[in-house]
Amino acid sequence: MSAPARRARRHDPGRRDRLVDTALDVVAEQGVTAATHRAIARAADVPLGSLTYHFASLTELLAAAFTRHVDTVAERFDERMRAAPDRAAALQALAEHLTDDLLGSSRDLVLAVELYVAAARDPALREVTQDWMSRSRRSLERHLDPITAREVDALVEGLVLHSALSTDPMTAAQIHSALTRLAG
Amino acid sequence: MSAPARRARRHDPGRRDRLVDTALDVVAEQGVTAATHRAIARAADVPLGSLTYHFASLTELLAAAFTRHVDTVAERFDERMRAAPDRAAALQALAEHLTDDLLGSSRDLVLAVELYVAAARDPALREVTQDWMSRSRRSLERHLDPITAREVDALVEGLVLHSALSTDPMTAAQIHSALTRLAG
DNA sequence: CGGTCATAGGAACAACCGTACACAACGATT
DNA sequence: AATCGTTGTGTACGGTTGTTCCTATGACCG
Repeated sequence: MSAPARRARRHDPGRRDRLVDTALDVVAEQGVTAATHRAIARAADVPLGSLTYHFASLTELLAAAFTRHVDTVAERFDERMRAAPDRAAALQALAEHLTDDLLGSSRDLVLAVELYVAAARDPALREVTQDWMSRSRRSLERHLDPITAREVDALVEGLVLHSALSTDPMTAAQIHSALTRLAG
Repeated sequence: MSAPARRARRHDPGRRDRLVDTALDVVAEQGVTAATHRAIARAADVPLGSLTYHFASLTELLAAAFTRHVDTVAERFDERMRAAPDRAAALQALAEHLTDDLLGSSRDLVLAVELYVAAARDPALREVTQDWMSRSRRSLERHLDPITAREVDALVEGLVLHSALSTDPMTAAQIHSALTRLAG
């Protein structure tokens, strides 16, 4: 009998960080309702007690995970907006951001919807969505007036949800056409 | 000691219907994650076993509830579209439908988002959202070309989600302006 | 009027959950 | 080397869940 995958991992610095990443993976792969202490612990290969040691509650862990995700996506998007020289280029970049980053990778699409789900239920997570929406709008306002930015933001949100729930998602061309029609 | 709310309700025809309505109430008031067998049974004042007798699973009950709700909202909306004489009137009616029926009544707004949530998690419920989206689009196509109808549909979905999660929702005027800008 | 069967009722079960907590093991500081 | 405080671990608890199952009831039909 060989030892069953001995885990001799006392002193694991950066475990907290790794737990946040693993939590995000579990949410992306199995949905936020399946993201339990035990599921995350299993995925990260750490004992159950480790989660409550590093995070006061499950909500706190999920909030940290979603915050990290929103940070990276928002930063990536703002980079695109900063790089765009004018309004037309910004719309083009937005369309690319949507098709590449959101609709292209099913992971980011799933995470976006799961965040909606989690936020609808948990007030603590609603802060994260608020932050996400305001950052997204601020990025758009680099090239659009505030009113248009808000409308575009809503349209984008609808496109994401639409893509997640519909069987035949819109094509990149259709998305670009819709955006220019609204804000072109 | 008075009898503790005696329940002498043997033979209760239409109970199945009443359960569907009650389930919808529970979802609207406490969210879909709180819509458990026990919560619905308590709200309908029926024993727990009655739920599994009338519905093979909780999902089946929720699907019936959401289907009923979608039916009434879709019918109400199509009525508005049928009544509109031209495209401009249709957009106006759509804006009114949004502000009155969806954003005005918090109940319908909550139910819409809860349906998104439930559908994101449960494939069986995704059929209901598909049905909802296709009916909504068909109503729009009474006055809009298919492409525009689809874009408007996505925008509407985004506006709903936006209103549900944001702290300062858009006004009726802003909504109407966004719609005419996209489809006017 | 008696039998039958769909409906009503309530208790029980097994699975799972978040969290608490007591204890073990280590690093750093004396 | 002894101590102390931080970090890691495993188990247990109390509660909730969906679902099953057995029994009781009463409306309908012959």
